[in-house]
Amino acid sequence: MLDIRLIRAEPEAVRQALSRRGEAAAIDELLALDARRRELITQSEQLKARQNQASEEISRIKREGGDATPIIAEMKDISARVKGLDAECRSVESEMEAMLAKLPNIPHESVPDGLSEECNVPVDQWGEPRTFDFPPRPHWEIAEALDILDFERGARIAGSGFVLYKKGGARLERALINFMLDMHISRHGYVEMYPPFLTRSEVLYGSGKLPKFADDMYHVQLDDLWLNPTAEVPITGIHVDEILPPGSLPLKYVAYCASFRREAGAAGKDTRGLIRLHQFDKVELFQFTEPERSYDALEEMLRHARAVLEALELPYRVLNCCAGDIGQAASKMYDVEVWAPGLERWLEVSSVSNCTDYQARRSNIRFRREAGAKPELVHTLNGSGIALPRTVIAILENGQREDGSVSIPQALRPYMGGMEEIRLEG
RNA sequence: GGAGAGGUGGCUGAGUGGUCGAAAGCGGCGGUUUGCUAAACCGUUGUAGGUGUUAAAGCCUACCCCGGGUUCGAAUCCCGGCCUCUCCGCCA
Repeated sequence: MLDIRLIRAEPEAVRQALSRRGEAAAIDELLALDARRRELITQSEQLKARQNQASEEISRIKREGGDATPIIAEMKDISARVKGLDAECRSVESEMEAMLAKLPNIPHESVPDGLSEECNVPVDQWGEPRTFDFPPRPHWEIAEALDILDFERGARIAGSGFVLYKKGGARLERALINFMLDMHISRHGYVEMYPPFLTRSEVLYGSGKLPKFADDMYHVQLDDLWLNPTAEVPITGIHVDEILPPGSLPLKYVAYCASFRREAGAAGKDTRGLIRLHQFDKVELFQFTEPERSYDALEEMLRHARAVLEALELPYRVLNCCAGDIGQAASKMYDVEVWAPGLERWLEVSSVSNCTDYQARRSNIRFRREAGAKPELVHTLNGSGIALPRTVIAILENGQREDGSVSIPQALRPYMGGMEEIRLEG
C-alpha cells in the first residue's frame, strides 16, 4: 500500500515511478476520491461537534427537569444527515482502498528499466558449471532411476503438480531443510519460527497477496482460510497491529514452511519434474528493520541466500530484477538462479525483496525509536533461503555420475547420516 | 461438535444509556526532598483522522476486541464476526 499523502503531494512522481512497472495508475481518480473524502469528513465532523454539544445540553436540561423535546427533534434531523454523510464517506473510502490496494510499490532508483524478465540484469556469478564426459541427464530421469521421486504416484494422491518423495529423496529434502535452518540460525543470526500453514484473508491482504492474487492460491472455503503461497505471509502476520518497542529492530526470522500455489496461469509450462509444483518446501528469511537500514539488509539477506548455494557447491548467478519483474510489494528484488546442467538452464531458487513500508502500512506494523517517540512504520524484507525443489534438481543434476548414482555435497552429509551418495536401494 | 463465561488504556480492574477518553491501583516519564539509593510527595502519561502552521500550539472528530444496528445520545441495549477461558464429546 502506498501512502495516500505521498500521492497527494507528488502525484506526477508516483505516476511516473509506477509506469516503469507498466502500471497505468489511476492517480487522478484517486486524488478526486481523496478530496471528496476529506470534504465529507469535514462536513460530518462539524455536525458531530454540534451533536456532542447538544447532547450535553439535553442531559443538563433533563437534570434540571426542563423540556428537551424541541432540541431532540432538531437533533433527529442532524443525526440523519450525519448518517448520510458517513455512509457516503464509507463508500468513497472503500473505493479508494480498493484502488490503492492494487497499486504496487514504487521501484527504487537502482532497479533497471524493463517490463519482462529478459531485462533483468545479471550482477554476479559464482562457481564454474561442471563439464561432463557423458551427456548429463535431467533430474527426473536420474530420480526415477534411483526410485527417490515418484511423479505418477504423487499425481495419484493429489493430482498433477504434486510429487511423492521416497527413500533417499525424502531424506535429502529433510536434510536440506535442517541444513539451511541451522546455517541461518547459527551463522546468520536468525530466530527460528514455525508458522501455521493456513492463513486468514486479513493476513494475506496485509502482505499484499489479496485481493490481487486470489486465483493463485488454494482457498479452504468452509473455514475461509488460505494455504499460504509462501512463508512470507504468516511471518508478516506475526506482528500485525503491533508497535515494536525501542531496541527491538532488526527482527530476523527464519522459517521452514510448505508453500502452495495453484499456478493457475502456468498450465503447460515447466510441467516435467520438480521445476513447478503446487506444493513445495521453502526455508524463508525475513527481516523487520528501521527504514534507513532496509537496503543494507537487502544486501545482507542476498549474501545469506548465496551462502546456502556456496556451501552446497552449486554454481549460481544473481540478477537485479527490472521494474516490470519485481513483486507487487517490492521496491527492489534480486533473483538467485542455480545452474541445472541436465536441463541446461538457470533456475530461480531465491527472490530477495525489500518491501519498504508497503507491507507494514497494510499490516500496520510500527516501531518506536525511543520511549515516547512517535510510532513509525517498519520496513519488511523477505527472501528465500532457499526454495527446496529446484535445489534438489541442482544437487541431482550437478552431482550425477555416469553409473546413475548421485554424489551428495560434503556439507549435507552430516544431515544424511553420513551418506556420501544416493544409489538405487535394493 | 454441544453447554456456559468473558474480552475496558502499558498492566490489574470499576463502570447506572446522558458532563466517560473513561474511577482506582500498578508501571513508565518529569520534578521536589536526600550525600547516594530507597521511600514519601507533586505533576504527567495512548492511537488515528480532519483542520491549522514555515514548524508547532490550538481546535474538531473517532477509538472501551472488530463490523453493523437501535437511539437526539452507546463502553453500557440488539445482531454478526474474531479471540480467550471452563465443562462435556471427539481425537494425534
